[in-house]
Amino acid sequence: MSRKVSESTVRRLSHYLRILEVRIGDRDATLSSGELAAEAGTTAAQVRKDLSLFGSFGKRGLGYQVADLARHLREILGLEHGWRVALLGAGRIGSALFEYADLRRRGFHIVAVLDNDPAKVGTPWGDVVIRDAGSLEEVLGQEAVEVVILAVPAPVAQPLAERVVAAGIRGILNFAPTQLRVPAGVAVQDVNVVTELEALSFDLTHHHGDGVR
Amino acid sequence: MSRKVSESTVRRLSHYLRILEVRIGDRDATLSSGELAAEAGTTAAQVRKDLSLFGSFGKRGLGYQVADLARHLREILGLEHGWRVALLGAGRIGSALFEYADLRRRGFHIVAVLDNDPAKVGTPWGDVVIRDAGSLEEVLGQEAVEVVILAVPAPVAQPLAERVVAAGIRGILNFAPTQLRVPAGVAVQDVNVVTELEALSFDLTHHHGDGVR
DNA sequence: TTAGGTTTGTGACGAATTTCACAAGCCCGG
DNA sequence: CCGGGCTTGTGAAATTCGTCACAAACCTAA
Repeated sequence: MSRKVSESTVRRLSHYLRILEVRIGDRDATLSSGELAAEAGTTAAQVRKDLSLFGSFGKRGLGYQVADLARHLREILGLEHGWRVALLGAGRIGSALFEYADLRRRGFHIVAVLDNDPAKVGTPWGDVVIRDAGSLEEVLGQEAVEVVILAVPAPVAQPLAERVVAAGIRGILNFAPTQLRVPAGVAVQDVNVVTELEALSFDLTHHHGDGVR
Repeated sequence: MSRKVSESTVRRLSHYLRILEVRIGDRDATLSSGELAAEAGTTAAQVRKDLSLFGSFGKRGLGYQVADLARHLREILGLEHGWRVALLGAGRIGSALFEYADLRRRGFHIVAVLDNDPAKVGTPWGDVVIRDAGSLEEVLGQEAVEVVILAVPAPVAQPLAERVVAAGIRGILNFAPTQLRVPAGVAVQDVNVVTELEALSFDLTHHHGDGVR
């Protein structure tokens, strides 16, 4: 199961899952690739192609069973696992993320929050207490952290990332507007609001009106 | 200048610009496509291809002049313009965005904040006052808003988007985990942290270790 | 049991994007 | 003023990604 799967396919799988979970109330409801495609803003063929990379989850003539396909998608995306996440940076972004209930709901558990501001260290956030960035390695080990969210100012991001990687973490969600240098084997995903806005700006200035999505 | 430019190209252009702006101190420094590519995590050919879609900005044998190329990129992305932005939703995400100085620095000016919580309406945020969501159309007009940031709960997003579009807005940055339906001619960019984390989760479970970026 | 109406899974095709390779152009030193 | 050493800009090749079209499969109804 080590085929090459494109970034876009993974993004779509996540999207399919979100749609399925809305409908998961209807226990044994089924959904055709066409219906799923319509909701996701893509085509039926695309949906089937994406899924076919991982197996056959539907029944010909009938479609996909909602709960069943959702379970498969969660497994494909590695969500059954339940990830232990550390949040680095207790500023505005960190705070927003911490409050964002969907993360936990989707299996990403924030088990530690760190910051380098002495005024914040010791403050309880929900069921965790903000700890000092100095004890990073210790906390990552104690809490068996697997994924780190970097929500710190740009200049701090690279050195922090290096410590995180040295501590054995192999997945980083990066909110700092910096190109992180990490060794092979470490996965990085960037979230950059400015880039998204600039893409919007480009579309608007060039009248690439988008179409229904 | 109405060629078809891919989403990925636009994203890379934004990335190039961010790199250039770090180096803009050195007034007449030059940069080769290779150096820019190394910093951006792509290839020299890719950089040149991206730029060539819009013109010839370099000098053979020498490279690109930093300040000059940055200016061209800002123009291509439509950033000279200075966009007037309204923030819909004064929750955690809205607050984080409002504080995020890079937005203004890059030419996105938040000229209005709205929320439907009576407890928040009237509160001053910096130089603006939170206004009631009911007066959306009025505010968008008064403030000559061109782009809207949707930072509201998922169930509210679609109806709000419809009002926004009806009011003549053609660009939406959407933080709600919902597939917005908008008419052709309206550009939407989605920001979805859960999807990013799920992509990370996929990479980790399938050992698609990433490589240096 | 069989026929009819659907929908999947997938090979083949086509489009789009990235990589390759090189001629053209520019600077600098002598 | 001229030649050598780089680097751009860009057609062409290669690769990746999305679309099409259809046989195989399944359910239902009679």
